[in-house]
Amino acid sequence: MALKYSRQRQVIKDFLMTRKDHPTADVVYMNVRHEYPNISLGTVYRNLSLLADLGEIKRLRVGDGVDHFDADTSDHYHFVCTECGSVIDLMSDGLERITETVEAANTGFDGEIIGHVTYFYGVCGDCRKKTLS
Amino acid sequence: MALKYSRQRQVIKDFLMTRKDHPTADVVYMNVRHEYPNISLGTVYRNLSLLADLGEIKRLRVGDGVDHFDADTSDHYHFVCTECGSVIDLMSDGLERITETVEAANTGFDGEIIGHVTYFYGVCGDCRKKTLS
DNA sequence: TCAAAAACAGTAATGATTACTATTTCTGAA
DNA sequence: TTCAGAAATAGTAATCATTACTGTTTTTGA
Repeated sequence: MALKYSRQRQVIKDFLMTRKDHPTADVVYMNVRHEYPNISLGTVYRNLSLLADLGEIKRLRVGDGVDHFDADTSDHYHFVCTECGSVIDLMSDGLERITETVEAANTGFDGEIIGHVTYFYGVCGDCRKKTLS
Repeated sequence: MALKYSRQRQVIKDFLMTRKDHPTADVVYMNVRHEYPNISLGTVYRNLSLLADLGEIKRLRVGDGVDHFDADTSDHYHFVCTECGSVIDLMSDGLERITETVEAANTGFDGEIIGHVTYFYGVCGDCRKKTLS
């Protein structure tokens, strides 16, 4: 009896699937409380980590010191706005060979490269517009 | 009178330049204390941040929740061992066009991509050897 | 030499995350 | 259906990296 059903975990995952903006644990907590008023913040953290370990969601670390979560587990990259901190999906493919490229170039490296983490940063469309005022 | 000389800052930078293993603030603190016994941890943090802002060193965020620092400011990538956490330089070039590739592929994206962060992960040579025992 | 700005040491505060504990909820077998 | 043990929870305390604060010391240009 390894994993048991829990209503809280279901609600957390359901909420995450409605969002495409990669919320943090705290944002998940705030929102899930609306329909599950006495859920605990610890429960949100535990289940987000569990879901990430199960591969049902992805944990994003984009350098702002806070973990973001993404229910879209397909291979894609993210853009982080340095002004407002928003995390946006990038559509680009053509980067799926990054790891292979590095492995080929590092013939002297004796470790085993399993994968890579990449995110892009800059100014998002909304913040660019605000700068013009 | 914007920036003043400080012995502590010099010692911190000198120490960092002797290392190629990307130490954390705490490791810098522990080592610098040997020759500067009553330096403060806050001073180490403040100066590492200042040096990073000045572009004299680089701050590395490799997803382990702790900032690492690198006195080598040349463009290069890093490998993080998932077993022991060590951070190792990768020699590979051929990746300097990552950002351009993404920009070209994201014609619909209205933000401005300034740069990217990439690090590789896997098992380092030392940890691979240990696994064989 | 000297005064203002900058930096410091030491300590307190912050903020995200994890750990702990007594209670509640699941679930498979009787 | 009942029930016991495992898993999960709510609530709270603890952890850990980092930043903020404050009175003192250093640096530096006039």
